[in-house]
Amino acid sequence: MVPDKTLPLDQILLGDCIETMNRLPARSVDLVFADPPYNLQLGGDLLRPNNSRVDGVDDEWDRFEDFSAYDEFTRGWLKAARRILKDDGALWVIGSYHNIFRVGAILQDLGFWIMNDVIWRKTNPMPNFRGRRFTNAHETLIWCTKGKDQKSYSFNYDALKSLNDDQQMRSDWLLPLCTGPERLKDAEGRKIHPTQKPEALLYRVLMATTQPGGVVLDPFFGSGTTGAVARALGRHYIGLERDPAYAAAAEARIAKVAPMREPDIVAIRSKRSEPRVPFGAIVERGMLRPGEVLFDERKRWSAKIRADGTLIAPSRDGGIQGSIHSVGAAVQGAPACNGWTFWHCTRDGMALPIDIFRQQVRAELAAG
Amino acid sequence: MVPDKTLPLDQILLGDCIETMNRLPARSVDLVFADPPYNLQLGGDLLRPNNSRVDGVDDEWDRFEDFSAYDEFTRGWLKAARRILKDDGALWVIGSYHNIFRVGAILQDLGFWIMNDVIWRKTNPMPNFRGRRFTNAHETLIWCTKGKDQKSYSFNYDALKSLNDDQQMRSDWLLPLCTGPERLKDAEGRKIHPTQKPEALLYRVLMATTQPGGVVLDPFFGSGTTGAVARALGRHYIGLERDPAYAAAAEARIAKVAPMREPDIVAIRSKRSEPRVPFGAIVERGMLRPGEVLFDERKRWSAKIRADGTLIAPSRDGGIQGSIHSVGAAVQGAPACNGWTFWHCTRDGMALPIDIFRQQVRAELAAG
DNA sequence: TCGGTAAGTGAATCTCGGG
DNA sequence: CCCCGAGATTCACTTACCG
Repeated sequence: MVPDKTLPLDQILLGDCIETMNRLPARSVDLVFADPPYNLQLGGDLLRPNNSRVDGVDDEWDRFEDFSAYDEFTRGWLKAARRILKDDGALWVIGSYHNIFRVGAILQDLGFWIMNDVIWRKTNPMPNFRGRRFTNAHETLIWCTKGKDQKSYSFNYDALKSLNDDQQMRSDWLLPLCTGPERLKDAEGRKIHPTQKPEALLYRVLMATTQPGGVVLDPFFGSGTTGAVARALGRHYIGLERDPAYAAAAEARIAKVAPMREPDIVAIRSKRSEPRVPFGAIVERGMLRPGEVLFDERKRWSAKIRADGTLIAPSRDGGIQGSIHSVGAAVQGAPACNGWTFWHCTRDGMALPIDIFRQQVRAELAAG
Repeated sequence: MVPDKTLPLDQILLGDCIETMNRLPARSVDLVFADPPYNLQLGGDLLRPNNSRVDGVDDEWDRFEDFSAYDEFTRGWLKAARRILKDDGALWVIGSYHNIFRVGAILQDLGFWIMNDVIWRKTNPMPNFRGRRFTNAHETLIWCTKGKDQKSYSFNYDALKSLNDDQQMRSDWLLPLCTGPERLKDAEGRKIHPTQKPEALLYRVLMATTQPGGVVLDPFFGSGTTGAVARALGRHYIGLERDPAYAAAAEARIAKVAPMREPDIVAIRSKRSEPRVPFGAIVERGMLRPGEVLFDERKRWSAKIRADGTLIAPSRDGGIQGSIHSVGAAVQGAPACNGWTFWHCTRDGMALPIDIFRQQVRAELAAG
């Protein structure tokens, strides 16, 4: 996929996102991923039971006069995004119940055609401290194309199926919040952006609905998660951001990202394997990385991990590809193999079966 | 909870739901649960408010016409529902991405205040046969009250927490589709209603946001799941249905439901609904004596009981006086404190929270 | 260095009745 | 209407600190 070379590829453009989009050529980008302000409308302070204060999102950029002001803002950026999208392009928006219904209705009014709504289920959401509602444990994403009759949009069905251990990817995704080392912090240890999204979320979005070399535009770039994952996956990004401090942090972050090698990224077909915890989830979460090499316990065979959660083992005729189970069987010349116990990785100089990661994920699933 | 006896309780009313609602008294029902027609794109099912049929056309102009007709229909039934709701009542709607964004936006425009959106995750969704989208594995429910300033809505927090293994109920609910013996079928074994909702879903909705004896109205009654669960749980239902065949099937279904016994229904009383016991009553009864000294659990602070049921804690400028709560907060320098659980006394050499005396008094009150 | 405990934190529309 | 004050309320995970 070859992008329009006149586009400001792999750059962050400072300024108002609508004005900036209006200066870009029409029908030029493959995907828009947008994480707009949610219009949370928070009241006063909220205290935890231990009397500590919740650091709510009270930034100026999330304050709107009323619903109609928010609608006008939404229609504005969606129209601009629609103009720059290729006809076979797609758009994702993420939001919460505060804003997502308005965004979804306006999308439809503008002619976008919803393909799926996708639920990001959080493994570790903030509880409801006063016990007056359900724990708000998810956010909603909308995936849409430019119109009902648009049939040629990108959807890497097989890659996502591979990522999900050879079962169709569902519309509900279980992923942790962005915390720990992935969370950008300043010199004093304070979070740089209040709503930084996890890379695993963008990983799945870009794997599903873009091709290598495609162009992804993010009109609310913030801490630059879209750019970081795009670079890692060999996609081009265009980041629009109003706040120079966010833009600077995002630029520094993206510069540190090592792009994966192309053969690790290309999605392939794979055969059936056991369901339950998908091996793709292990890769997505960064417990194992694309390009990392796995061995059997006695190091007789090896295979490399690819971004879609499949393995590739060297062989005379170009390489054996497939799930952890099918590749394990093929290298041994065996009829079957449990890849979870067969394949090992190296951690701290020790060989560990990859099943330990499945156990970790299972613990999370049980908890969630 | 005693309902308005002039209401047509535990009945199914045939006819247009908007007209029927408009004949019911204002501010009379506790909950509206609505499973409206999902959309136009599937064709056929949708009637305009004037009962004319919407033609299934698919060019752009007509698609917008469809959305606006759907919006008009939605505004119509939501306005009627709003009128009959008590001020402290609530409304639930269930939908999919075809319609839920429009419904949610209109809800907000009419002044409803969203408490949560809740995701019904299906354990056994229909797969996406053509492999062009994610498996559509969830539906969305919206729970809202009549307005932003409405604080006294029903939410049985403790009951839901119990249902969830003593953890706060989250906004994502994993429940199977309605299949097997629960699914209503005709003599030839064909399902009677295309979108019969599982009883487990309504069980959770009614457990969460209604009280025993309360009135639940369902404007799109269909196969009568709302009525069946309401009857089982000791709630009253009012079912509105246009189609006499659905109404007949629902009536027969509900007649077979055995109501649970009252003691099995009444949830554990929440702490908020327990009778208030002033600390002075503990002193009056001699359970704690004036002059006795109380400590916090780790014995960092102390305070002495006075005859009027206030405490006094030593401090540089003469002593902090006030209620058990205000003195507890003051000694810690905290904004608030629950004195009942903060302060302890010594009995048989053991530190006991003073809340045990309040529990004793409450037990006496309940017995007497 | 290691293990155990304590503290911190995340897109949050977060109390309620009486005077 | 507002103001006051009683008193109810948290899950999963990371980091810091201490012995």
